[in-house]
Formats: sequence, C-alpha cells, structure tokens
Amino acid sequence: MRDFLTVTRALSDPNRVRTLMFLQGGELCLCQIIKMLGLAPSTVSKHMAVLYNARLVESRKEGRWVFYRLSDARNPVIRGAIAWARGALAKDKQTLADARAIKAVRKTNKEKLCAIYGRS
Amino acid sequence: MRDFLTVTRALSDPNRVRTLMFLQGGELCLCQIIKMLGLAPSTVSKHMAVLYNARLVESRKEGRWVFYRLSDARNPVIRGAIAWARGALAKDKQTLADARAIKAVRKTNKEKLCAIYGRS
DNA sequence: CCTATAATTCGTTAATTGGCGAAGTATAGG
DNA sequence: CCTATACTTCGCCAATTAACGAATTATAGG
Repeated sequence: MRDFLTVTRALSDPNRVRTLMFLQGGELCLCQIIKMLGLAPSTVSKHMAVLYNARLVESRKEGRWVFYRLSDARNPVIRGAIAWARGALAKDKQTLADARAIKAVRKTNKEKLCAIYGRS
Repeated sequence: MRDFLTVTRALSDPNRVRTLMFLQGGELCLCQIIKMLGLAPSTVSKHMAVLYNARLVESRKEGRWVFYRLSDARNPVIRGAIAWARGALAKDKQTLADARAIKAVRKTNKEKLCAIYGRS
C-alpha cells in the first residue's frame, strides 16, 4: 500500500506526469527538463526526487550532469503505472505538444542550453 | 491530463484505495463503508465524492441508502486504473485484511449496522 | 587553489487536502 | 405533519505540498 501510494502521489502532479511522458523519448539531463517545464531548478530537482523515490525514473551522473530516464524496473507495479499513464495520455494535448518541443531541446547544444539555467 | 490527474489524485489516499479494493466484492452502502473505514460519515461521504468524480465508482440511491460500486465504465483510462490498482494491491496486507472484514459487515443486518452510524 | 556551472538542500510562503462536528437535505414510517 | 435515519454540505483546523530564492555541494577547467 505504501509503495502504491508513493507512486500515485508521484503521478498526482502535472509537471511530474509531463516529465514522465517526454522521458519516453530517452534520457534527459536536469537542465533540459528545467527548460521544458519552465520552473526553478530547485523545484524541478524536487520533482525528480519524487519520481525517483517512487522508482518511476532512474538516474546516472556524468560529470556535472545528472541524467534521468524512465525506469526499466521489472517491478510490475512500476511497469503497470508507466504503461497505464502512457496509454491514458497518448493523445493528450500537453503530451503531444511536449513531444514536439522536446525535439528542439534535444537538438540544442547542452552547454548553451544549460548555462545559467538558460532561459531563452 | 485533467481527467488523468483527477484519477491519480483520487488514488492518492489510503482510505479511498482501500474502499476501491473492498468494493471489488460488490456494492456497499455508505454506512457499510463508514463501518469499514472507521471515519466520520462526513469524511467518508467526501471520499466517495472524490472517487465518484474521478469516475472510479458509480452510485445508486435506494430509499435512504446510497449504494456505491466499482465503475464498469468502458473508458479505458478508468478500467486501466482499476486493473492496475487491483494487480498492485492483490497481496497487500491491508487489502487482504479488509477482504476478510468485509464479509462480517456484509452479513450484519444493515438496519442494525447503520443505526446512529453504528460503531460496534 | 580558484572560478564557473549543474544540481541539491534548506527555509519560507500560499494553496490544497484530510479530518471533524454542526447544520442541512431527503426519505421512510408513524 | 413529525420523527428518525442516511447521507451531504459547510466551516474550521492541522498537516502536506508546490513553488521560489538563497545557500550548499560537487565537478570541470583554468
């Protein structure tokens, strides 16, 4: 029950759900997620900690960057949650818009994107 | 996204999740749910309104009683949510304990159970 | 060692939420 | 109509949470 609620609560915020959805395209470093959500770095960092704690995402550190990716845990609760969310939001307007926007973010040189938490 | 979040938020409270689980055994009137959860009637009523609003449960009125049952909506988002929760909590301790307790509640005469929101 | 950059942690604030009891609504049965 | 019962709505309070900026940690590169 505890673990289940940790997951449902993690899925109860639009910014976290958006992030899960656009992470389907592959891993992203925090500053790219910051760019996508348009929130303060500290806020996004906390959101990612919530998703990480629920085991919905995994992370790896590379130099100064921390990359987040969708969890590939074998745990069926987690897999089920991601599959359910994915199905429920496949045609969601925000999800589709983010899927478009993420392409530009991925193309942008990370140094330029991230410098001073680069806002365009 | 809005509908999705309404569902995840409904699933973010242990008492609501417990209720969804023991409603798998069939419909219950509010006073039976009150008995199971051990909360104030007004609190339980509000919880049921949240589940209803998320379309996770449906209700029917019969005389003074309101019966709630799991939604059988064709909506795949709702069906998916219930199926996922069910799978995730099939072996949950609380869920199993409730499955046992609900039998006694179902057997008890409703008039006696509900009178003055009967606490045993 | 020093600076710049990426991310996290901490402290504060405003908004939301779960809980309760009191009051209100609806229905069954004198 | 009047009372009792089942449920809902309302107003309040305590706890949680999302947001921010400031301060801190960690790493890359002079």
